[in-house]
Amino acid sequence: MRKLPPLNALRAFEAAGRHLSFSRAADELAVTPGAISQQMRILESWLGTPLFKRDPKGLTLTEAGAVALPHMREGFDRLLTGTRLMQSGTGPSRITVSVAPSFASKWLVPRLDAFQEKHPDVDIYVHADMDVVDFATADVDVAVRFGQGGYEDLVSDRLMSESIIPVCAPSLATADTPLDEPGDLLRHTLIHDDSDGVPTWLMWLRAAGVDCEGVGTRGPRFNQSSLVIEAAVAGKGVALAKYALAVADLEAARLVVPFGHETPTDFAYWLVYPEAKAALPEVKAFTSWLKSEAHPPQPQG
Amino acid sequence: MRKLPPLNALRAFEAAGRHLSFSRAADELAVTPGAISQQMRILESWLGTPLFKRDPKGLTLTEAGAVALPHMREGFDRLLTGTRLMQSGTGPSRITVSVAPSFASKWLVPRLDAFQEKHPDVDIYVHADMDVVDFATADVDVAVRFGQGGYEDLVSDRLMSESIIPVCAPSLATADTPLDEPGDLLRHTLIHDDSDGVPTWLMWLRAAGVDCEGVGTRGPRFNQSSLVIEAAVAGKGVALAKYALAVADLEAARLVVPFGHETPTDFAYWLVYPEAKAALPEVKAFTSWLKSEAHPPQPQG
DNA sequence: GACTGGCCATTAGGTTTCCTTACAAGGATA
DNA sequence: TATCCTTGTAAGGAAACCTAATGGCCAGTC
Repeated sequence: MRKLPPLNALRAFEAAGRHLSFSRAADELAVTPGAISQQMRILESWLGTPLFKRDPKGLTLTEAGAVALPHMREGFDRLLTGTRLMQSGTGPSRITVSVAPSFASKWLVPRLDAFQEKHPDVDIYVHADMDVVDFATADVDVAVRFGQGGYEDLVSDRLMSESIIPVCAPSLATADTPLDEPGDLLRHTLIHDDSDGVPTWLMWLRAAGVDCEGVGTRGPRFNQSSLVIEAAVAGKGVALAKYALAVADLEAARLVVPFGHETPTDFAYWLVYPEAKAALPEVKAFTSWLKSEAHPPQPQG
Repeated sequence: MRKLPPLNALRAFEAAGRHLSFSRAADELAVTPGAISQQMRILESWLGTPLFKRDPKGLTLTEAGAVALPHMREGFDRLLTGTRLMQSGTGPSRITVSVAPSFASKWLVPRLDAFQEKHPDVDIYVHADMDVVDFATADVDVAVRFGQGGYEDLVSDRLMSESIIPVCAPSLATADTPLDEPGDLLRHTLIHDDSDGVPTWLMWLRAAGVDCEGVGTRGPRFNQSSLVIEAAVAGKGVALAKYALAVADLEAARLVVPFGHETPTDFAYWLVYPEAKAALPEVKAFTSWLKSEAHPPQPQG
């Protein structure tokens, strides 16, 4: 027979195992830690096996618990999807998207209007965070990740490649300080991007054959690509920008490419989401829209 | 937030939707129909959407219910798998296998000893039924199906092909009534197999160029291949047998092939099971053993 | 056409489950 | 050592859940 333990106990286990903490699980489920403790005692005695090792240092899963946890997660994920499917049609639906702040401000947000227009019934929550979201713990439906692919246990679609290109404000180059060749960079302020996937100016200059001893590291530094681009727009110097993030400012002529070409990178933008979410209509709508934005069917000249 | 309706209500919905009957769902969950009715009312009001159409003729799912049901099934399946994983190690485990009766008696059961020897901790329940088992309703872990593949929503592995061959008891051919060529069949009793995937004697005789007007349909008929083979073993006549089912009796010299060759069929034996079951150690053990039995690594001469 | 059986809906009432409160014990940190 | 944080336990109360009983509806059947 389909014999399941008390379902609330399973849900408590899933939360406790995920957080490795009864207290945080209790928070998530809006009950007291004692309730979780009792549920775990019930579940463990129902099973006849301990699920947690209560070390003084903290909670760890036993082998039985560790093996089962992913299946519980997956199971509750499916139930959640089923529930949301039942609800769709009754009121507006919502989708939570996790992206890096730079990608949000420079790529996603400027396009969201188009999505809203196409799907007025779907609300988008943009969850912009520097940390890579963990689908197991966060309440996120889909994410865009910048990296080299290979995301386990997730559906992943390659959205677009990224390449690197020097950019600056149109007004930056003057008769006194031109920007006609890489060597001219030595007489300009360089803006540095410390985020992942961007080569340093030092590397770029060396590859361009410019002797930059003691010069290539000077200038303002940012840990977010969007700040780098905005600094460049503001005329603060020349930046090595991610093309996909800078393209809007380039098209609007707020930025220009003084010389050089795009340098391709190994990194790309990936659209990822858990398998269990794939069936939600709002996820379908968003992902297909996102892919069509990333691969425009008719590239404009 | 991960907001789920009362879990027992979801489980009741899953059962009621699967059976399309509150009463049968109540049976399955060992409660009264009234309890199911209440749970459904609670769930529907929680969602704000009806899930069933209560027609006088019977229960049907609304669109919302129909769309969500498979996800609920899948979800509870995963929870069940997780639960069984937690339990493994505590006491013997069990696996339920659904097969056709003929396959059970002529192929699977004779080999089960070997499995038991290899995995003494796993009990096998053989569920032999002429009807194709529905994983959605039956409590079955894996099944072997005879057909042409294309089983939806299931993991399916091709076990082995099937071919057809004439067989009879070694003593059947005598000096008076020899069995040296197809034409000799006209002076023998023909045993007919009405089960799927077996050509009729009429078709076989015609293909062999034997004029069999009014002869090809005489003789005993069985709806199960194992009965056909046993009738042949008992010397009741010549049968068109499924090779995979007859091979043991051929090797034991209880049957012989008077003439002719195997005729390949479009049908094969497929090992199928729901994705959610794939992680269970007993399922892994059984499926890999079954595959190794079906494709012997070192065919013996 | 009334009878019967099967099905679902509804209500009231009781039982079980579940949660909270409160306290205890055990590190970790300062 | 004192405080904070954790988990574990017990007792009481709240909430969820189930049963039992009843009624309506339809489909057979006599």
